[in-house]
Amino acid sequence: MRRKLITIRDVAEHAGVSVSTVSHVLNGNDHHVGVVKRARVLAAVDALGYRPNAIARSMVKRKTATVGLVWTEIDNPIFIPVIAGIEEILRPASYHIVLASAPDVESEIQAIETLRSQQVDGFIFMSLSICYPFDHLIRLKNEGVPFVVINRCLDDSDIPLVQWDDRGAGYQATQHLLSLGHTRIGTISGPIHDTPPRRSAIERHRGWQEALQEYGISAPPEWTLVSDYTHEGGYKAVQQLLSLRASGCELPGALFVANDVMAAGTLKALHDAGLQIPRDMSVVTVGDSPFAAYTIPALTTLSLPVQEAGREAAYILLEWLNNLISWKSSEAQKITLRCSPQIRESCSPYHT
Amino acid sequence: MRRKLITIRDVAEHAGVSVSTVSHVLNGNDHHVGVVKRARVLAAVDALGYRPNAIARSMVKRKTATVGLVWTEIDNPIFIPVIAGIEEILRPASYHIVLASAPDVESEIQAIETLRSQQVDGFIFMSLSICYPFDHLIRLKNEGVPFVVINRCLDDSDIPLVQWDDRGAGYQATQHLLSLGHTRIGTISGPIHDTPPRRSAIERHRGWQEALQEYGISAPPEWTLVSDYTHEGGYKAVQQLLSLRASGCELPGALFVANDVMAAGTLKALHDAGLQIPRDMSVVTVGDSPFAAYTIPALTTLSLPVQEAGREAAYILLEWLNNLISWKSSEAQKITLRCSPQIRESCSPYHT
DNA sequence: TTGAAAGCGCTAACAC
DNA sequence: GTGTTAGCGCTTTCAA
Repeated sequence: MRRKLITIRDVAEHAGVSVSTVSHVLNGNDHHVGVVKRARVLAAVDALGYRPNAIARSMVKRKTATVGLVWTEIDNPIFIPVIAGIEEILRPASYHIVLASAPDVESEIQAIETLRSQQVDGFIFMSLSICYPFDHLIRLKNEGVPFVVINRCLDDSDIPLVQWDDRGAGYQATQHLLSLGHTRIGTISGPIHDTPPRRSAIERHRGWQEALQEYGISAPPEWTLVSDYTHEGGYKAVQQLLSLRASGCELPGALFVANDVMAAGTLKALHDAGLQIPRDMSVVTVGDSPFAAYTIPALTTLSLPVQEAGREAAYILLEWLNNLISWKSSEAQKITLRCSPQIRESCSPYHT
Repeated sequence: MRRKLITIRDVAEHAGVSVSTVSHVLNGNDHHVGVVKRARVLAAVDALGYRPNAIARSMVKRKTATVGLVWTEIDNPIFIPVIAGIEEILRPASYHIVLASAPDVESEIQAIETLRSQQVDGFIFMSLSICYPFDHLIRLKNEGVPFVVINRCLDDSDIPLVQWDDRGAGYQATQHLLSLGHTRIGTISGPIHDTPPRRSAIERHRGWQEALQEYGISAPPEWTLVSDYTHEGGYKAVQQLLSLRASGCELPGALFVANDVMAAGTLKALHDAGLQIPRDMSVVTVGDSPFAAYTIPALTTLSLPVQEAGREAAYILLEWLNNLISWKSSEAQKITLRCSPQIRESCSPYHT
């Protein structure tokens, strides 16, 4: 339905003033405007139900007060708190969020292109730490477009990045096991061999390795199961692990599972196989999704500062948009947020 | 960084043609344009790296190819698949999504106002079936703005609505229990007494009631626990239920839990109390979140057509935007999507 | 087949 | 203080 728009000119006419006066009043430049006319303008705005056209304004100001949010893996619930964090910062600053999901680099490039033609003022890219090629981001940078990236590997390129400390998470988780006296510690890792690689999976795995190494402990290769971050993957990995028994191999007494979703699958598989957790197997993981406190047993885990990552990213971008920082300024910020341990029920001290 | 924009005029100049010719070529109205000039324009576009300014285009076309997505309860992961469904339809049609979270009616009204000034072409509202007042939606309708609502109570107002069949879900879930021979069936309901009310909680509860009634079975009031859709709520409700034992009351042999999140809490509480599921208590629920197949035991549940709801809503809105339907057309579509049962492990036949 | 020019609704010089 | 006016980058009559 094509409704007739009420324009600033209508308001001006109705108030018996000029458009620029209306504009001044509406934009708070009213130190130059007389009280009488000011009131008349406001009254007219009210009477007419005038709604300023942000498009027209963007047109002349060459700013849209909009940031593009490009995410890979739209189906991952972890992005909900990230978005919440972003909104928390961006909304009070009157910025809007335009969403674009981009399952791969091709569509990401496409999305950027479209959002740029939409004149967004900046971007936030978020992914599950997938190591996509990022030439297009470098190009974007060189064109002076403000953006920040959440959770993705960017090598040592000078691009602002917010991520959480995956290596530390793996390390702390494993160390927790070690501190309980465990020495036979296996792992169900995330997709560490994927192409493109997943930084988080690789880093968490490395954290596990480093912790073991530091304690002078080694684990046989059969105790490393490579999986895929899914419930089912966790479940199957355990089945595979347990099949070691048949071949006479010893089982680990504890497991570092690279994320909480797999850990839920792990718990299930262990239970289905008749094992008791943590009596027969301690399980520690990374990621503290809401369900993690309600699995059986409740998961001991490292919680990821997900919402905080959203906030930080938004905050950095905002500084950009307010011209407080820019690509010119010394170097891009890299923020690595620490994970914090949640001790619950899935680990017990080592016992013979 | 203020970069010089490349405009259509630059392209025209570079190609030695007029702006209108460039415009024609770019918009596919090139049946009137000579082959030579056409090629020259395209070459110039390429050479200059010209990116049409969508804002300027919106300005004159008075359309933005953007829809506003307003959601209450931004923190609910269920919206991820809804968004995925919406994107699935809207993206191929070249529509963008602008996000606005609005935790209450006030901010919803505010969000609408802002998005309208941004000239979005239409809206999708989604909520967890909360019965907010909706005068502002009626007003929006009367102004001819296209929109559709997901999962919210709108009484019999003539507004297009997509929802899932909550009553049927409660009914089917309970019926499953009945068909297994259960007669002592309690329920942990969602927030049925909230203000504003939650339609889904009320409807699912009613479904439970209707099923019992139909089978001529009644449940004592102590077997109805009112909770809040959270893990913790489910957990505490069970504790309360079990405290009945102390007062010498009989326990139900089966439980209809109104959502899967509470059901996870339920399972946990039952387990912590030393009960075996489903041997000591059958549990059936609604909502088939990814974790539901990996609880211990796996949840028998009714899965909600969440992504489909997103698709349907987007589809209806798209018809609006394409002028295939409008507020003028006979009446608004109401779509109620059926839920489908997932039989897993948490229910067993009745036994004495 | 092509081009000139009039806006779309608004802001911001710049006059007065 | 207030008003006039020239654009912002684009589409679209309307003439040529």
